[in-house]
Amino acid sequence: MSLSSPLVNTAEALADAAAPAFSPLYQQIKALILQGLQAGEWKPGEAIPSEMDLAARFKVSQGTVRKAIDELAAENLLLRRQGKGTFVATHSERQVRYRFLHLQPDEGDLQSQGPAERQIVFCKRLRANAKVARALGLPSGETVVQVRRVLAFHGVPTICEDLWLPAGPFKGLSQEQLEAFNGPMYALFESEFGLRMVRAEEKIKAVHAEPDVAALLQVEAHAPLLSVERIAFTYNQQPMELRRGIYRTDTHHYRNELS
Amino acid sequence: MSLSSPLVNTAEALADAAAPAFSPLYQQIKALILQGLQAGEWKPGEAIPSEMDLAARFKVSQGTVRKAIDELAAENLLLRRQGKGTFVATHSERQVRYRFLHLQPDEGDLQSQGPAERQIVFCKRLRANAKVARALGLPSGETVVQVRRVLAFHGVPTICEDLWLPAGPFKGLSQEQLEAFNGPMYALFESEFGLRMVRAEEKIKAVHAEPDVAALLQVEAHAPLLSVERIAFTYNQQPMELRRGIYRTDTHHYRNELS
DNA sequence: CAGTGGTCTAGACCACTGG
DNA sequence: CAGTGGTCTAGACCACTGC
Repeated sequence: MSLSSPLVNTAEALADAAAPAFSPLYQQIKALILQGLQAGEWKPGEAIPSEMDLAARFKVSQGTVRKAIDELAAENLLLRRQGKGTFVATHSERQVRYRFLHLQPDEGDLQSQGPAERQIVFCKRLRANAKVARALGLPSGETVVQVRRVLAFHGVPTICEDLWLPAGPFKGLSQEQLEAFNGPMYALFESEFGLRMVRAEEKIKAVHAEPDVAALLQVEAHAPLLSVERIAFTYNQQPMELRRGIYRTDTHHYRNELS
Repeated sequence: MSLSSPLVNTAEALADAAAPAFSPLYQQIKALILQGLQAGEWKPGEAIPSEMDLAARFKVSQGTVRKAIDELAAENLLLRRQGKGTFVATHSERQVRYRFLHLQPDEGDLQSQGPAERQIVFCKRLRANAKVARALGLPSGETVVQVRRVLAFHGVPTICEDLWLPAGPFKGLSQEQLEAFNGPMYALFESEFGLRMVRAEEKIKAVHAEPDVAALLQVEAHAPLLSVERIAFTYNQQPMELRRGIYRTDTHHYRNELS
C-alpha cells in the first residue's frame, strides 16, 4: 500500500474538485487502512503496524491515526490490545464464536454449553435462481454452492441452515472440507478462501415447518419455527453469502439488543 | 450537580482505597453527566452545557469532556449537533420514531409509509405475577399497569402488544391519555412521567396464535406468529417496562443488523 | 459575527505486555 | 526494560448554525 494521492484537507484543494464534500483526514486514513485490509496486506489475526509507525507512514499525527483505528475497532474490523498492538479481527477467536448466531437457550447461554454438534447434509453446485442471484449481486444463472447443515445441542437438532455461496470465490469448497474443519464456518472461509465476513443483515419471520426440514429438526409438520434469512457482507459492502436458517424456538430464543 | 468528591487519578490516591481499579478521568466525567441526566438536570430535547462550560465546571480539558460526551452519544443518550450544541436524546424526534420497532414491510420501509393506526384494547391495574415481577425487579404481587394495544398498517392489524409497567412510576396512566397522545408511546413516557427508555433486550420466538390474539390480528387460529418479548431499561439499567408483542410476519419481517 | 461542535497537532505521562 | 495502546492537556484552526 502506498500514498497514491496526497492527503488534502484545505479549502483551496477542495474547491478545485467538483463537489467531493469535506472529508476529515482521519477518514482518509481510515480508508487507507481499509484498503490494506482488503488487499490482504495484514491477515486475520495478525497485528497491523503500531500507531506511531502508521502516523509516520501517512505523515499525520498519532492522534489522527488513533481516531481512524478507533472507528475500525468499533466496527469490529480491528481489535485493540493494550500493550500488545492492534490486530485484524477474526472469527477464529473463542470469544467471538457466536457473534453472528443470536440463538440462545432459554436458560443458560451458548458459551457455557459445549460446542454445537454439526452435520453437513449436502454440499452441491447449482445455478442461482433469481432470488439468490439478486441477494449475492450475481447475474441470474451463475453457479453457486449450496450447503445444508444441521446444528444440534445436547443431541437435540435445533437449527437447519441452507447457505448459498458464489462458486467463484469459494472454488474447491467441498463437503469433506466442511466436515473436517473444526471451528466456526466463517473461520474456515477466512483461512481457506481469504474471505472475511464483517457485517450481516437478517430478516426474521415465523413460519410453518416444511416436511423435509421438519424431519431434520424432528418436529411435527406444522410446528411454528423461526426463519432467519441472512445476507453477509465482506469488505466493501460486497455480499458474499446468503443463508436461510430455520430455528426451533421451543427451548431457545433469538436474542436482540436495542439501543 | 456539584463535585461532591474530587476527581482523582493518581497512583497514590488509588492505592489508598480498597480496590477501585483504575478509572480514567473521562469515565468519571461521563458518570457525572449521567447523574445530571438521571436527576433531570437537563430534560429530553434540551441542550446540555457546552463542552467548554463543562470543562470549566469539572476542571478538566475540553478533550476529556469530549471523550465522555462521545461515549454518551454513541449510546444514544446524547445527540451532538454541530454548530448548535449537545442535546438530551428523546423518543419524540421523527428521525428515531421506529428506533425500537424492528418490524419492516417486506417491500419498502415503515418511515415512508404513514404512521401506524393505533388502538388501545384496555389499560388496567392488576397484581404482578411472578414473571412480570421478576422482569421489572418488583416484589411479587406489586401493582402494575397492563396495556394491550393493536397496531395496524394500511388497515391491516399487524401487531398486538401487551405492556406491563410498574404502577408507581406510571401513576395516573389511563386509556384516555394513551388514546389522546399523538406520537410514540415512549415519548409520552418521557413527557408525562419523566421516564426515558434508553436500552432494551428482546427475546424472539415463533409461536402459534392464541385465540384472542388471533381474533385481534384477524389470522386463523394456528397461524405462525412472531413473539417478541422486550424488557426496556431506563437510566442506571433499571427495568421499567415488560412488553410482549405478537407480530404478523406474512407481509412484514423483523430486521436485524449484525456486526 | 460569536458560539458551538469537529479536526488536528505535539507532547507528556500512564497502564499493560512480554522479553 | 522497551514498545504498545490509553489518557490528558493546551492550543490552533475549521465547519456549521443562527443572529
